[in-house]
Amino acid sequence: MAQQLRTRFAPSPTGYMHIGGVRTALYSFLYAKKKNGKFILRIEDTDQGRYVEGAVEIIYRTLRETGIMYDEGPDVGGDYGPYIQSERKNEYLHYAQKLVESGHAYYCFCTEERLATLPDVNGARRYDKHCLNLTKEEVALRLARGDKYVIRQNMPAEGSTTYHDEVYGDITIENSELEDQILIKSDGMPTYNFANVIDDHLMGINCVMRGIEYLSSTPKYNLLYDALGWERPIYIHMPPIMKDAQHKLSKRNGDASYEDLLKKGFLKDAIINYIALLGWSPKDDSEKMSFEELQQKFDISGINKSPSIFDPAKLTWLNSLYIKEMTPDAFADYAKPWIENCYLKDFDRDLVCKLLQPRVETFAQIPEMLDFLVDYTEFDAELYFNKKQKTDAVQAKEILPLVKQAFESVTDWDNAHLYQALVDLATAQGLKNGKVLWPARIALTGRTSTPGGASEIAELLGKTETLRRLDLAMAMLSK
RNA sequence: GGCCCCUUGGUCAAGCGGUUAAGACACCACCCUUUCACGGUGGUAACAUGGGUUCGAUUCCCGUAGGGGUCACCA
Repeated sequence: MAQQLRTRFAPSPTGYMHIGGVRTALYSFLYAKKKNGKFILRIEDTDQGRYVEGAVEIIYRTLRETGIMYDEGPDVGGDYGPYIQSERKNEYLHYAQKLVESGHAYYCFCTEERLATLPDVNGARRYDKHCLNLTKEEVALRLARGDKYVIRQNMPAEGSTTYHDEVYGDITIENSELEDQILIKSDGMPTYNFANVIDDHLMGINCVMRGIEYLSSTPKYNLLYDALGWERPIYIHMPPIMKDAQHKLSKRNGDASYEDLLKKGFLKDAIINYIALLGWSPKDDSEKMSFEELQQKFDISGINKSPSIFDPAKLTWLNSLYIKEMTPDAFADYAKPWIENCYLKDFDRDLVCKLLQPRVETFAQIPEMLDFLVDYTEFDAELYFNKKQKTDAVQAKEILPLVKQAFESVTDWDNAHLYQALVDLATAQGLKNGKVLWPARIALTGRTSTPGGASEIAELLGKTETLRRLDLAMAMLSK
């Protein structure tokens, strides 16, 4: 009977959700669900100096709203709590002392000043095991005296450590490369390196998924597992998400956080779908996948080894797909803040949304798509030129008065009637539809690209404004 | 710099010794069309490099180059 798979996501509360973090959480969640296991959330806040107000809530909220729901965690409980590292402080020292007793760790009283005198090899200083030589009595004496101390891991001087990573294969590191890292800091708190191992074991985590930056420090953790007589977990390291070939996605530029993507008008489902695809691919080549499909199709064998560059264009494409399948109400609701910015008091919101929904790729495009509604000023007559419709300013000047007449005689001011009026005009004149429709739309908007055709725009503008703009447009042409 | 990892089109990404080297995004062309968008069809475009191993290497091994990571009382 195989034991139940338990994965975890262990972010430190930084105040925002990094996209890479969301992906790590997503994969950990998906893998656990796939194997009928549990997904645990643990907050890693051992660095007291980095406390950020409200940061923990951001983590809870993001995970909840994306559907990456954890079975155990600080705000949902579980049998292995507490799930906040700073609340587990008492656990760590005990295990560190155990390691000291077995010779796998030792007390170190070295001052910052002494550490600074250690040889600097290309910017890196390596601890020299100086305090390893202290006698038991000396240590006891200094401890009793209240000297500041840290506890360091005693790395083997020789040999090598190998482990298997599910993505990268066997990784071997020479023990001589491993530094005697600090386990317990002088403030009594454990370092991440130590807390992480203790917590994972105590919480029954048997599968660790995390970023590749931990690939080469994992042997240190394994040595800890071994020294404590604990079973090592399965490791799954993941490649980074890059901004470009040489830079990781960073919190600067607002291109790394989940919240920023939301602000840029991307839907959560599109974001999740997209990042699932960054570094992983399903066997069947699916691109657009619902959260349920993701759970069905996820498999660690599909995880890629090489870094992937975040491509806003592809996210945008996926986003447009998700927007198209929203209900009109949901769309209107979601688009509201962006439409609000356009001061559209006078225009029919439902109609605006109807025109927008099939064309919008990200909500942030809305203000620009609608600016013709409030910004109608002098525009270049060149806009009337269209190669395919064979239209230009001269031709527009002739047809526009007729367009106005046609509009004036329309009884019901809606798209169907307006369109019919324009088509009838074209027919009467023996012209192709485009010859009427193109100049009409240009005259009404002063834009070559609009969220709708001439009659749709006219319907939206209303009769008064439509006729007013037509007059203005004709006046511009007469100049 | 030491150590670890990575390297298929502009991007994501299949491939796991023999393929006309998939697919998606982007781009271009055409069709559809009331502009735009959608949709449809087609197209441009890739195995970093040098050696091996092999009847045969994108695929396995070694080197080189390029890139990333790591070497904290940060996580």
